[in-house]
Amino acid sequence: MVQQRLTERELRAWRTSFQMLELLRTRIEQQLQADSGLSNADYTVLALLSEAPDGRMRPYELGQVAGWEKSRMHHQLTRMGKRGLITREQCGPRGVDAVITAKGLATLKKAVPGHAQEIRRLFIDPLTAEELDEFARIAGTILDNLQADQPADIGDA
Amino acid sequence: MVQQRLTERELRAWRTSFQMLELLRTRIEQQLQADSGLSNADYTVLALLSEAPDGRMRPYELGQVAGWEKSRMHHQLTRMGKRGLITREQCGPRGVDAVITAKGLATLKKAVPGHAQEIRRLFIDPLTAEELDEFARIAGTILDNLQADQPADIGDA
DNA sequence: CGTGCTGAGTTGATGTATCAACTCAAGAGT
DNA sequence: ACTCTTGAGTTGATACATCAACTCAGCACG
Repeated sequence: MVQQRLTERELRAWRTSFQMLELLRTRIEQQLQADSGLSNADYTVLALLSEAPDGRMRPYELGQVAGWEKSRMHHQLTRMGKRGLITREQCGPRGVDAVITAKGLATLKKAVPGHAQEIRRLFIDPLTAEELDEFARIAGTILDNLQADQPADIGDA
Repeated sequence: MVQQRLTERELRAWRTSFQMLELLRTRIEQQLQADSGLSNADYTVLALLSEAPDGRMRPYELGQVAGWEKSRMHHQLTRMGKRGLITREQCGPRGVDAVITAKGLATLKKAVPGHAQEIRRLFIDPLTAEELDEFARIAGTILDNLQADQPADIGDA
């Protein structure tokens, strides 16, 4: 045994949580890929754009909401642009907007039901309503703590 | 708003949990990379090998414990082999063992304290003991459900 | 015997994530 | 006016993840 700083209980809590996340993420992504050809990253961007006024947002704004660093967002937008899911449009002197295309919106709309169903099946249904709320509450505590910690690249607007 | 199948409460629970786990994963990995040059994947393999008798395991066994598919494990072992963290040794007619090297063990031992400290700082300390237990319990419920669902590639031995 | 199946392992292609380094416009302060 | 800094955006290198397709020993069954 190499771990000396975490108790058995803490280590198990961490490993269980970590493995759960990894597996859940993988499953969600597989369903999404298989049914609609979208990755989790694609879906996140499309969902955020579809919720924005006029279906357009600045890349750095997207990055802040999604919690991504700028180069990740840039590469992602480039790949999505090649597939016709979004376009980049000039907006102002040195401003660029990421804009969801009709194809992007159609792809998203087609993907939503299956995605929601998979989230329900894998994440929501196995829990009681109380457990779900409790889990989300604790996750929120950890998330707040993380975001308050070292914003690294993604400063708050 | 595009989501029609999940309630507002469910959607928020999902997004909070997902983003928290992603951010936590990223932070843990950054600390690990910066302090010891290891990725989460490297650390997982080294930790599992270090806990195995003689520091050796079959790749498919590693894959089962870690919950990885075989090609992911293969590529990972190849990369780690190039860096001298592990070696592959013939064992039996068609059997290969992944074996942790002295360098791999030393790297792991050097990485453990900082890694444990970061897990404590970001995941354990912000919660009460009761919250941590509750979180781990619920994560376990979801994980069990996932593993019972569609084992896909990683069948049980 | 031989035909076909299974499962560990391998390979290459493609997509995704991260880091460092860079450009360049806009503002700040002198 | 001039330099300095900041921050959005871009780029390329590298590492990591996923999928499909393949090899090949061992085994089952007929």
